[in-house]
Amino acid sequence: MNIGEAAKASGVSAKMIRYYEQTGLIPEAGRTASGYRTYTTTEVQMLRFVRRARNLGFTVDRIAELLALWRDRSRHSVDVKTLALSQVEGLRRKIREMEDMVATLEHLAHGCNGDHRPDCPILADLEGETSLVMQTSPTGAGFGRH
Amino acid sequence: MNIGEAAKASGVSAKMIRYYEQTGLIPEAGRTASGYRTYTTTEVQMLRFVRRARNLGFTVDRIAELLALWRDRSRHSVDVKTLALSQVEGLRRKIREMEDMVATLEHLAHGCNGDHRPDCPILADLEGETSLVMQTSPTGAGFGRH
DNA sequence: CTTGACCTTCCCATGATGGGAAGCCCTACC
DNA sequence: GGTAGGGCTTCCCATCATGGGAAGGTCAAG
Repeated sequence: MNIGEAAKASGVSAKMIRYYEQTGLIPEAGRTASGYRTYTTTEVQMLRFVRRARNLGFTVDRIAELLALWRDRSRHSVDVKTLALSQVEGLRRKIREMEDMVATLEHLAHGCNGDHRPDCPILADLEGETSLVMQTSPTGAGFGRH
Repeated sequence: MNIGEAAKASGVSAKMIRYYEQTGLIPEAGRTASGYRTYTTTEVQMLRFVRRARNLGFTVDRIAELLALWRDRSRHSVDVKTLALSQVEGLRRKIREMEDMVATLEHLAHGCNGDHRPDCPILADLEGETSLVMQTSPTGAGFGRH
């Protein structure tokens, strides 16, 4: 199977498959005589595994650990469970941060007339000496995936 | 005021102050004869504004819009409110995605013994033909601040 | 044997942030 | 006046996961 077909079958873009190989997340694929990468169904399965783990918010580093456990037939399921639950914790922490942001924004927006006049408590809060905006620790609940 | 003091007073690191200036988010600071950047209390106020908006999850691009409105004395408060509420929407979307992840992870973890044996429905789901893992659209609710 | 779709590698960009080097400047102290 | 230490300057590099695109080789169908 060529990389394009493997991409379609796994849901991982060809670009990312090469990247995962390059960074060592997945083993090097076989090559045809002319240099094309080839994929077996097992390798496609591994790629699907990676994609799903990404969809659960795991970082690539964490996925490397998951793959190691996946391959290890004498793994202890408690290790997998621990990874999953620590992922849950991380997600919960971010959710909480974002909920704080939402609460603050809604509170400020609620006090804003939202008309043609310039007066606005949102700007007033942002510019003022004191503010409702919390000091979020740098865990990164902000916007933007790239 | 030197950049270091401005950093302390605003909560924005000197590194980031230079970055914001370089990318045009904030105007170029004045300079002493020897090239040191100098900051007035007004400029520190602007930096604080930026930091707080970041803490509410706004991207730098959005903050540029907020700053423009802030400076515009004939702004319409509705424009500020709209920005705030669309930020709320974006945050809510991400929260929802992460909550889906949490739900899936908890469901899978719940079925996992978490003992010394290798059998684990979490791995089974990730590797299998079908899976509970949702196809998240690329809005980016995953982990990681960069 | 050409055409078009695929593959290869290589470089670049993203967004917000920090690390660190090389070198200049300023102040306090002796 | 000299020096030590801290602060400032610019410049380059790294992060993390992803995509864009160029230049060039390959393959299959017509």
